[in-house]
Order: sequence, then structure tokens, then C-alpha cells
Amino acid sequence: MAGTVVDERDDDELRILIQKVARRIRSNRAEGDVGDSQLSVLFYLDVRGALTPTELAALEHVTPPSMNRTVNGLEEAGLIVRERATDDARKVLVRLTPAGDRLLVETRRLRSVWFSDELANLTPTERAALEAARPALRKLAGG
Amino acid sequence: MAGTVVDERDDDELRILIQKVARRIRSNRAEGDVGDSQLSVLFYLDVRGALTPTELAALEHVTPPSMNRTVNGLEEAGLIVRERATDDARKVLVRLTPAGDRLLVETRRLRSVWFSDELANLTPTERAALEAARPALRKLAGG
DNA sequence: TATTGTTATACTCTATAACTATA
DNA sequence: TATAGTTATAGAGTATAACAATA
Repeated sequence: MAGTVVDERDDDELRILIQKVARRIRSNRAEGDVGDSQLSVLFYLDVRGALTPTELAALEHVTPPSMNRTVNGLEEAGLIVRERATDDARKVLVRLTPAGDRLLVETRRLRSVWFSDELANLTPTERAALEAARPALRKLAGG
Repeated sequence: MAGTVVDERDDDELRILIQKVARRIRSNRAEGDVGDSQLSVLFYLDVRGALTPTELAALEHVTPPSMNRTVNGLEEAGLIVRERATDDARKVLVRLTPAGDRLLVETRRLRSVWFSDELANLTPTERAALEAARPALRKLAGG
């Protein structure tokens, strides 16, 4: 019972720490950088090829209207194009443009600067521990 | 050189994973729940007592106007009060109200449900790895 | 002048509700 | 009816620029 209380507090701290690290990552956006969600969509399109808005929404665990807004922003910026699917006229395929591909590469490079510096400031032990936690983080990220 | 490229991609994934887990935590807010930043402020006020907006902004790594908006929301909800400091008339002390204290306890409990469930779904190995990464996360969170 | 707090404004991301088009 | 996409609207969180009050 005492153990339970301690565990709850530990979980709390872990949860708050993850949110805080994420907030710091976000706050270190570079000038002309693209937002988190937009970047993540570019990332998925690069890895998996063209996807529908519904598929993207599921991958990001957001609602279709949220993803639609994100896709609108990317389209207005010329980073993706919408194409009607040939097999099902309801479906739309979101595809990376060459400009989107270039921005993805550049933005990831910019984003990595702060984070990689932070990682470099960890001790070898801390770094190894974070590396070992990668599978757990993958599972918590939910695919 | 090949190793460098792989490392960059690994850092990228780690960064994106952390952001994604944070997004999932946020999306699992309960009804009537308070936002991330507001909750974090309540957390600090509970642990450290009354603090100025500037101090809170520094702790959260956000700008003073951002913190001001967060504090406004908490004040409108009756969860904190602003008091003029006696020693320096420029300063404002933000203090938790009894209602804020109650909401903090309740909200943390609600928030823990989803995350603790997720943690419970990890294998013992994954769970231990995440636990071992806690010091690294603390450092990345920047205090 | 420097510091503290604040307001004005704008952008990103998120959600729910409701609508259109296609299957 | 069910599914895919979208629009309308709203709220939280963040930022920069500019201003007021006090030290």
C-alpha cells in the first residue's frame, strides 16, 4: 500500500518529465521551421509513401479534422499534394512534394541540433539507459 | 561517417518518440480536466509554495506572457490567487487556493490512469529500462 | 535604466458538431 | 447506412512586440 503510493508518484514524475522534455524540444524550433505535427506528417509520408488523411490521423492519434487542418497547412505551403484515389473516389492520397522532401531533411537537421547537444551532455551511463528505453518509448508512443 | 548518419536518425527517432508519447498523454485528458501547463503550475505551487509569474515562467521554460495567460486561466477558475508582494510592489505572488489544491490532487489521479495502464502493459524489461532512463529524462527536462 | 507584470496579436495544434460525396 | 473527407467553431498553449508600474 505504501508501495502503491510511491509507484503512483513515480509514474506521475515520469509522465511529467516526458511532457516537459517534449515541451523543451518544441520550444527549440528554428526560424522558418515547421510545427511538430506537420513535421511528423512529412516524416510518415517519407517513410511510408502516400497515405490518406484518415491513415495519417490514426498514425498520429488525432481526429480527422485535426489532421485535415495539418494537411491544409502543408498543402498551402506546397509541401504536400492531395490526389484523388483511383480505386475509391472518396479517398484522398497525401503525397510529399520535392519541396516537402527538401524541407523534411532540412528541418530534421535543424531540430536535431538542440536535442543532440542535450544528449551529448548526458553521461555515457545515462545515454545508454535512454537508448535501452527506446523500445518502451516506442510502445508508449503507440505505433 | 556512416555511423554518424545512423546516430542522427536514432536521435531523430528518440526525439519524435518523446514528443509522441507526450502528445498521447495530453490527448488522454479527462473530462473537466485542466490543461498541461495549468496542471504543471499547480504542481509547482504545491511543492514550492507561492511563486512569482516570472519564477513560474523560468521553471516551465516559457515566456512571461505565456505564463501570464496560464495564470489568468487558473485565476478565472478560482484555482490560484494573485497577491502583491510586500517587499517589492512590482512583484506578484501566485498562490494555490484550497480549490486549486483539491483539483490538483484529483487531476493528478485522473491523469495517472491512462499512463499507469500503459506502463503496466510494458514487459518487466521495458519497464525497468524506462525506470533506468529516469535520470536521463530529468536532465533532459532541464530542472 | 532595468525589472516585473501585463495586454495585444497571431500562429499551431487540438477537439466536437455538422455537412458533402461516395460506397 | 457507413465511410472518407471536409468545414465551422472553439479552446489551450505558445510566441513577439509594446506598454505600465516600480526599483
